[in-house]
Amino acid sequence: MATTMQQRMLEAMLPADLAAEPERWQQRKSVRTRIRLVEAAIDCLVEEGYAGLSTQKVAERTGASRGAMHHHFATRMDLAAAVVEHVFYRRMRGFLDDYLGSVAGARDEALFEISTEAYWRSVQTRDYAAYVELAVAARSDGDLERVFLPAARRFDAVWIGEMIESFPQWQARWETMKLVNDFVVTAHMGLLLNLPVIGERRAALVRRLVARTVAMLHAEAAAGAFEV
Amino acid sequence: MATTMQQRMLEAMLPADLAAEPERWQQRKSVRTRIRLVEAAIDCLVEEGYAGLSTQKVAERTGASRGAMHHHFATRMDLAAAVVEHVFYRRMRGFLDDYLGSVAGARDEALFEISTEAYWRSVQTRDYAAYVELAVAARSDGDLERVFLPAARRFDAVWIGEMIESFPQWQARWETMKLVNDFVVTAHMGLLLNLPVIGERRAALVRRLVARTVAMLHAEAAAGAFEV
DNA sequence: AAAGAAACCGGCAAGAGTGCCTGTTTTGCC
DNA sequence: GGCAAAACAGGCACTCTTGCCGGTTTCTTT
Repeated sequence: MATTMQQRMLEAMLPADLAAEPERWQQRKSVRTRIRLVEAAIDCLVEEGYAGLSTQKVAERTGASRGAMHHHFATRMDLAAAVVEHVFYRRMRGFLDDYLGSVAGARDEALFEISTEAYWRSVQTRDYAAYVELAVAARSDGDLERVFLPAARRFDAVWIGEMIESFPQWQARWETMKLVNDFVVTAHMGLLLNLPVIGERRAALVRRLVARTVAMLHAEAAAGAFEV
Repeated sequence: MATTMQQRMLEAMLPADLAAEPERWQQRKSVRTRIRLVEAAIDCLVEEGYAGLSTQKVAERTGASRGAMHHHFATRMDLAAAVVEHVFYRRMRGFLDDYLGSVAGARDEALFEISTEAYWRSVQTRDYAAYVELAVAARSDGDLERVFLPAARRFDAVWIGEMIESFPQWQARWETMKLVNDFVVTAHMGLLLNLPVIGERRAALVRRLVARTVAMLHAEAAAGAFEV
């Protein structure tokens, strides 16, 4: 059941690259180098920002030639688009791996707290750093935005949809669940970006406040589930 | 009293450019073009991101020559540093202007809500967009980070310090005040960046939740002021 | 095995950006 | 009026990146 959920969510976010595992060796090799290129691109993105994501550096990093790079991704934006797909997929996979491990056998009441902590961990990953870079770059780059926003909305839709599907017993509290989710997502993104300024200590206090707010909403929803 | 606070805060964040108003016409003209260049640079930053902040485009935008540009800012990073200073100053000024206008004659209980709303407005400005761009770019650009972080910390220190200075009657609740401040700052930054994905409606719900949390903390602190 | 396709290589021209440098104009001081 | 200094103009050389293209190697198919 849990694995089914994971499978469904991952499949919904699967990049076109990884859709079909081909049997021909040539194509398989092609897929492998494509993935290597995208991985290197993510490294570039994290280390040097969206501006540093150049086809040249990515090719150099993987040891591939510029020709091979251009064969797989004709333009820089093609590469960026592939990176967007992969980053969302990897974020989903990373979170699910961590979350499903820590949630095993937890009580209903602890669920929100466990989820929140898992989410905070996910925010501190390399994949999330890449995601932030893309999200911000998309604000001032129309071409990137046209690739990024649909992917982000799909991620959101899969996330919310699966959340609803997975907890049918909370039907009356779905709106609250969605709100809690949005709240945690936004608060943690802001927290990550402000971390260098406010420092670990204050960040931990804010994180505790976020957890308290989530708990408060959860308690409220549990009490008033039939009044809404 | 209120104007004194405003003056103190602004003075503490005043860029070196604007420190002294010179009487010589030549220097005054120099300051004016410097400011014009920085303003154009902020436009670049907002419209095209940190990567699009080039000395060339900025010079072109103001009608100045590349020589003039180079005279005022020898390197791109010199320009970026000036932009950092100005952006923080402008953010401070913009918020104070708005806030001091809306807070006039408000009751203590309404203060947090008014502040929160003023802060959300400030987050939606052009200056804040520039700030976000710098904050994210500083994550992957060491040179920029060395300019940005100290300025950000100074902004934070001035903010917190003045908050404490302005509300001596809340001495026992200072820690809570600081927490509330950090919470509002982080939550709203995350909210802004997630706005394109979650949309206005959900963002408004999150915003209401933030306000509720702030109110809750305020009520708590008011009740247990002497227990802490 | 031979043709065709797919993956891969590396060079070319064009464009943008940077830092530096030499002049030219405008202003300030005596 | 004249000299020094500051503000401003624009050229030069260099680097980096992009997109494209002709050629080569490595499968795949028949």
